[in-house]
Amino acid sequence: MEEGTFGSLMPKKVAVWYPDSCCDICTAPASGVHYGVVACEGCKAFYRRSVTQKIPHHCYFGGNCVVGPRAKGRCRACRFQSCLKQGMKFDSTKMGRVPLRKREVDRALSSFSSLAKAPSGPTEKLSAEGQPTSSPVTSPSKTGPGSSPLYAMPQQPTASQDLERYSPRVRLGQLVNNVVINVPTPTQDLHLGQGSVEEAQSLRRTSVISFVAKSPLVPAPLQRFSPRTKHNSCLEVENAGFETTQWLAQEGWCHLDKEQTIKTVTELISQVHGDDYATWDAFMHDCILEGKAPRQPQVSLQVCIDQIVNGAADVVEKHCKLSLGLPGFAHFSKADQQTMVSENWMGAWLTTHHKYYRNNTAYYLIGPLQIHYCIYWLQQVLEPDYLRAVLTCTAALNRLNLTPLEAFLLLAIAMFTPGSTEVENEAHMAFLHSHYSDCLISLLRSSRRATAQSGPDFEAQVLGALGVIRRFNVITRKYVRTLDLTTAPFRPKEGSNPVSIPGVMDYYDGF
Amino acid sequence: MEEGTFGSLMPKKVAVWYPDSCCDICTAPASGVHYGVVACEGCKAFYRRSVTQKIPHHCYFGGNCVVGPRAKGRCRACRFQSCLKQGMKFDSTKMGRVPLRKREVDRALSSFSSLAKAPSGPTEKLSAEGQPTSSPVTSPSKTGPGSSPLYAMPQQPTASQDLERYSPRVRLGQLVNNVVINVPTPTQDLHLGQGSVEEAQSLRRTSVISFVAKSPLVPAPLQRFSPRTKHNSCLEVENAGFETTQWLAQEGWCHLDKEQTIKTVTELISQVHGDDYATWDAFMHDCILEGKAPRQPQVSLQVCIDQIVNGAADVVEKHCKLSLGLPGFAHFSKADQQTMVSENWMGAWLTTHHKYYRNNTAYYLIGPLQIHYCIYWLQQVLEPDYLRAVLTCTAALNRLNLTPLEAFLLLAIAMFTPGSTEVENEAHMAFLHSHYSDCLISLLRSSRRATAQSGPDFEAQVLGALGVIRRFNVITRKYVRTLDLTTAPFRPKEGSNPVSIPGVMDYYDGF
DNA sequence: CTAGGTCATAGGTCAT
DNA sequence: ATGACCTATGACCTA
Ligand SMILES: [Zn+2]
Ligand SMILES: [Zn+2]
Ligand SMILES: [Zn+2]
Ligand SMILES: [Zn+2]
Repeated sequence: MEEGTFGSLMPKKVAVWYPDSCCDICTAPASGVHYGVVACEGCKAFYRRSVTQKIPHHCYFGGNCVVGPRAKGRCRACRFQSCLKQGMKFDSTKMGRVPLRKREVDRALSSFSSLAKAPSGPTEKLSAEGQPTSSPVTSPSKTGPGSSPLYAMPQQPTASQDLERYSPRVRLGQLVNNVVINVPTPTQDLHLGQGSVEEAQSLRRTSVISFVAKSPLVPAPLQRFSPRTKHNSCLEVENAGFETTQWLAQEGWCHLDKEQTIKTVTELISQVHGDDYATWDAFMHDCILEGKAPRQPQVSLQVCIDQIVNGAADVVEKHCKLSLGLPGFAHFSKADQQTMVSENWMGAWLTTHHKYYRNNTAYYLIGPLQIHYCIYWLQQVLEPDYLRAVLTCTAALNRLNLTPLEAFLLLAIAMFTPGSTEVENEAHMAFLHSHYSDCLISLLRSSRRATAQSGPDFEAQVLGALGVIRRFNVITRKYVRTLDLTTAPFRPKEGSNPVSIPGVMDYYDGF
Repeated sequence: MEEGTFGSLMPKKVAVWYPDSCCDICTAPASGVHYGVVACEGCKAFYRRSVTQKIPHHCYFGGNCVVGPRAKGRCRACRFQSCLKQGMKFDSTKMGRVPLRKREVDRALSSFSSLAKAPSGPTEKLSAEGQPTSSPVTSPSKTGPGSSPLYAMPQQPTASQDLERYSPRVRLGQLVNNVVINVPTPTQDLHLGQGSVEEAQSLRRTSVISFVAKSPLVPAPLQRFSPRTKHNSCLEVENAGFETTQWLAQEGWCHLDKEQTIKTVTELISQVHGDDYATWDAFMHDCILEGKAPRQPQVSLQVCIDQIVNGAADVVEKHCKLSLGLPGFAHFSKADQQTMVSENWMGAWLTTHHKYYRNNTAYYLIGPLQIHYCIYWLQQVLEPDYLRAVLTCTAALNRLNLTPLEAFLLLAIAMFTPGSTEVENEAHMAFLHSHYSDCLISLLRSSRRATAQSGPDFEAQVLGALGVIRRFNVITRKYVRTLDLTTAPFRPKEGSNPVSIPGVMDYYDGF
């Protein structure tokens, strides 16, 4: 009672906590042994609700989510699985009060477990305790005959019986706080949600237009591309008016040095994509090499769709920025620039993203939520054929193990391939095509000397990848244009007006 | 403000409301404690949206807009500022019911917060409490360096004046005899506590003004940064951050050593508050542990009131002394010093007195009569809501069992919290904030190692107490300002001219 | 001691 | 964009 001072005189503690022990499920401070497991109050209540109300959960992310102490955006399915894995038993009365509704619960459980137990022994560990583990898309009619509806919805059923129903429906903007960014950097702050990461996210929220409008353009070009000026300035008119032959003949007018171009492009990639690449690299490293399961917010399908659409805008934005910085690009007329940017953005997507498709799964993070589209989501969102195309093309590129610089030079070559796009200044396009080809070849020969992947054969493979990029670009753009993005999986719309992905057109026409 | 006015237009029955409480932000009927503040559904949702979506708000009217219950035409920026000012805090990890301890503090603070809000009414609702309302660079009347009275009182009531009117009176003459300022910074040319007594006293006669006048002024930061307002203009943010780091990087400019600071503050507390603490400790020990009934002089209620008012002067005086001795404080400009001292004295009161509230009674002794305000007197003098708030806040702090040193470091952190007070040299404030935070944390870790109250959780609790101090300070000062101190219990005056208690300004204005 | 229940508060929804 | 209403959560209570 001494306690030094008068600390013990204050009102007694209301709850008994065990600060030394932490929840076996979520690592929060435990409050005792519940249902046979050292658990916190939250997990205890969660387990009780899940069982008594027969709330079905489903994991959208492969079933290996981390169940941490952070309450928001925690995967409910994996939390419940963790409860079971740790050995929670609903009907096991260790101490304390005898469950009042034991009989009722027993009846429900027995009817269900007989159903669940029937197929096989070991695998149904997951389906113990009356917890449906099947895909939530399964209709309630699947429940066994002759018993009360095991999958009865606790609330009034709405039209959506699919996964939106079981995950909080979130609007795009509202979700930001739910983000559990799984950026594997271990330097996560333990305190408030105001971090530089979120700042960066908020920056990403700036629209494509304003971003590009504000961003300083190319470091080098003689002539700036200004999206605000609707009309051609004198300079631009003059440039556009050049005869193609004259153009090429102009000595030093557009003289490009290989070394300088390589240097510029390297810098450009770092500026435009550096952050993403760093984040994604680390993320992929953690997932694949460290075996860490990404922690993901529970989002509805609608949110995912929104994210994808907005992610496309992000791709376009970065593609614009990078193209504008390519040495020589500024010499195109404005119309040509517009055409080339808008007709190549899916090729740019493949260039930037292919490296992060491994093991049939994507390892990049999209949008302000930094959503990780694992294979589950990809299947939900994309048509099987298209998904197969994506996986095939990315795998083909991955076999080359291109560096980002090489990949972007390849993209430039694809962009500037004569005939691939209808532009005014075809001569300049041809010139750039050969220039960037020179750059790539000389890069391959200098940097990959005596490597396993080098030599004429390898160079041929790389140039073959050119075709992959171009075809992927053409096909995908044609495909995307027809999609109905309001429902998933995305399917071609019935004939009529194509969906407009915010981006290119806004970028050029927006004002 | 009549409640019945807007209360009548909503006869519709709503779910669960707390008709007695109104939103601390917009005075609409509240629906509970949200994010730590008694708030309505609207403000709750507004705050959540603002934080999670990082919606930038801009005030176009100077930042002092009235945030009323009417939704139309309400300034979003000022509404959000009000949310922050009332202490809303977004915890991205927690969900569910809020622990009772925190809840009761929130409720208590809110109740007399609204109390203080009511009578202030139409004139200046959101005066200079927290947020920068105007550019501090342009206030020549405040910092006029050439004028003979250094801190001439403004003749007309301005925002800067209302503080001085409601702060207790401190006469410099009384102060001089007691001052033993131990200026810690070696750059000071004052060594008041060191020389002979007479010498020191004669030096003290130079008064605080000259002391402050001599204190080195920091070179005004090139550009102020506002830590609160995050516009989406990345340029501004970048500049601000750069400016800050530049400032902080100034080598040797205001280099503070943690060990030295802790030592200095310890000494300072002992000098300023040592006698009081010894007396009060003994008194409390006798009363509580020995069971002795405190001897209580028989005084009239009027005497008690006078004692309390004068006691407040004592609080301010000691707060001044202590602040001036804090390492780093002298580097503020005089105007900043003045502002910070005058805007934090109730927080200082809580810091110094909380330990002596036990068992719903105060155990400190006030004034020359050493009056002990037992619960009876407290009830006589203070309004129930305010008393409850005092008891709740003191209890919250007492749970931490802070040592005086820890408590004063906490006070310093609260004082130096960027954005809490409008000062010119925000960079220095931020620097001191981090410095004193470092001091406190390292103190907690070294001295409380392996104690029951230690570890990250405890550190978080301590930092949480920061909010209690800050909010108690803000709200109480606002409340006290409206009181009619001529009769007991003290109640807010009816609209008329508020009581004038000259105080801090006198302290600086002196002779 | 804990099972089971309660309910205040978190975040999400959707008509306005 | 707003806010009345909704569900999920978990701290606390009672037996
Ligand atoms: Zn848990
Ligand atoms: Zn999961
Ligand atoms: Zn409100
Ligand atoms: Zn305003």
